[in-house]
Amino acid sequence: MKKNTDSTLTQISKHLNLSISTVSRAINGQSKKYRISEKTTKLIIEAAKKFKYEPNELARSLRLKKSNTIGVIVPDITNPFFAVIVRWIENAARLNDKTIFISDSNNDTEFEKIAIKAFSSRKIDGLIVAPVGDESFHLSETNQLDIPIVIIDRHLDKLNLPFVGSNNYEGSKEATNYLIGKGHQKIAFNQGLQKSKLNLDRVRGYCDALKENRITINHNLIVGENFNEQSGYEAAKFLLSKNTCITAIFTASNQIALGTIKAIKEKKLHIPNDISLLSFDNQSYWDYFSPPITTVEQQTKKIADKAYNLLSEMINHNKIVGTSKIQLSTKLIIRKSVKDKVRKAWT
Amino acid sequence: MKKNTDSTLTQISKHLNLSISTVSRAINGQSKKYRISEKTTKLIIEAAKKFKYEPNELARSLRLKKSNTIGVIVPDITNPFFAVIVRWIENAARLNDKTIFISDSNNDTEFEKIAIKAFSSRKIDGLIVAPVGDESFHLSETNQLDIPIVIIDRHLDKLNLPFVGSNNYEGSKEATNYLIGKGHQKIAFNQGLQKSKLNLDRVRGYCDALKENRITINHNLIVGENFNEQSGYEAAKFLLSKNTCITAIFTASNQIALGTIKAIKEKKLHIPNDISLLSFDNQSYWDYFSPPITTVEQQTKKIADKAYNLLSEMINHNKIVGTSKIQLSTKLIIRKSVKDKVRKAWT
DNA sequence: TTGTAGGCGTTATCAC
DNA sequence: GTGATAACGCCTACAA
Repeated sequence: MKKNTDSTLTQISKHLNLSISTVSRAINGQSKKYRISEKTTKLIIEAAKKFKYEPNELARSLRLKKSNTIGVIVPDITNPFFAVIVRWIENAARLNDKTIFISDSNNDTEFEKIAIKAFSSRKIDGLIVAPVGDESFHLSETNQLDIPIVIIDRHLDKLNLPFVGSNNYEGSKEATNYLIGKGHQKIAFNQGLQKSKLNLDRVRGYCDALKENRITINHNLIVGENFNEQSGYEAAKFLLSKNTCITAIFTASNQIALGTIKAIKEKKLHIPNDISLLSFDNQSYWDYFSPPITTVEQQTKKIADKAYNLLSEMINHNKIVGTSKIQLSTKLIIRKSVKDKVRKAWT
Repeated sequence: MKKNTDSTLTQISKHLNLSISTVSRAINGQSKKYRISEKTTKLIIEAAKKFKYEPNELARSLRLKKSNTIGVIVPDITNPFFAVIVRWIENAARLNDKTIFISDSNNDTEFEKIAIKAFSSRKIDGLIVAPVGDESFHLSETNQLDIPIVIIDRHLDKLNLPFVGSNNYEGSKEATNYLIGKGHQKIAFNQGLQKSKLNLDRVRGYCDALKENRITINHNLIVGENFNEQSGYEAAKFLLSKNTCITAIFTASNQIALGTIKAIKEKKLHIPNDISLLSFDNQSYWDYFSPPITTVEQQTKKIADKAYNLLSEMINHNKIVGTSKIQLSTKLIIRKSVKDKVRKAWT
């Protein structure tokens, strides 16, 4: 193993008794431009094939100060919401002959920093980050230094970086209004990472919908610490043990919803007869639950495309493209997890 | 933007009127070894901080012929089975100060080739690949050239590369036996990519279990083309439209199971009363289905750890570590999607 | 205790 | 038409 048969330009040039430059030019398709004879060109191409020549991108990037590579960092690749966005970004990049490399920050700002450093020290051309969300200095710093960044999903207020995400406020408000329209008054909100603007927007949408319908906001009904299943489970469990009056739970993410369903099942309650459920993040599996779960869908493809295009412009034209904040609309996908007419609590 | 404030060793050395080597050595913590005075060292470290020096890993890797970087390629990052493995590999790598970069081949061998090239031309130290599975030459080629590879999940028979995965034959057999034990005789198998060894092993396990129980194998009950939801859906739909006698379906992956459930729902059939379901790949969401789905669990963490360790050894000791084929046992997770006692078909 | 010089594999510039 | 040379930023013998 490790025969280190890596062939290089030097190797080929020696073998053919040509200069490195000539070989390089022929291989890069610049034969016409430099008037390299057809014969020589052919010779070089054949030798390259024979030696299985593959340009060393490290050397290339070092010289060119450009790597044709884009980094994507997400907080949890295990969450299909992010996995799908990543997939769309990759699709966009392929059309462009860019390579994308993915990194998972494991919902940890420290790992996020490390990932950024790993990318930036390898001189990727640009970065798309779905930040963990509780800190942001390292992001603006990276951006100022040299590499362009686009933020997705979780907007960071203090940051003046281009952003693409959903209109969480409106999405949350619409969902809450839908619940209210179905007769629900005692609606709990199982939230995500409290400090994050994304979460605050969703909470605000929920609260405003209540207010506008003259329903008193009960802060004991706003629970949860993070966007994951565990937090969703614990918060829901707490909620169900304390509040025998709620008729619906609105959850701030698919993972939180899974945890919430677990807690509901443990309490031997039935959706939607005993309690209604509505969640952010649409997922194909929601269709197959019994009952299918009503959700707020985000436009993942559009988020990915816009983010990629924004980044491309920044890279190509070396300009800031404004510090655009793009907020895409969400869509309520109505299934069967919300009870039609509510009269009294399940007590 | 793009101030290109990248600081380099040269920059720092000029600023301090020192040679590049000295600066390099101090920054790399070799002050003692080279007897650099404390004063100088301090000066250098401070300057590095002030200039926010970050080594250019491209240059470093080029020079060192080592990048402390490992590439992971999976066919579908959207499938939580792979996402979870990736997550475990990352965890293992972090303990080792290795950076891992992920790439998604989109279930397409061409993209897999491109991803491999992207990694190999950037001189990553090693590669963990969950191959698409219908071709393999490019893999052995890459390995022979220079970079060590470990294959996970889908074993490629012709290939003499180290492999870590599950014992699909036994897992499949155990599951089928469980179904038979519950009284099922007409069991359909909704399979994955037909050519892949992984799939063949699962089919073989299913068939052998039937044989050993003197149940005739009906090849019309073996359907499906691929590991994704779409294929699972179509195959199940076809199955249910033709065969009114089957009492159970065994699916070869979580995605296939989702598609199968969709088809079952469309037919207005009920699990497990009308038809039983059992699937490969355990997922947390299976718990929350109604009824919860019985599955064959693979040891994802163990697969990830073993693969990572194997690769590490290959990288460090530059040896082949045998062409080990590690097959880990699976575990049947019994939930409620298999009917307890079957007497007759649902017709 | 520090400096010099060569080279990792490319590409761009200038020369012939 | 082709070649020599410098440079990208870093590390490491070998000098001093």
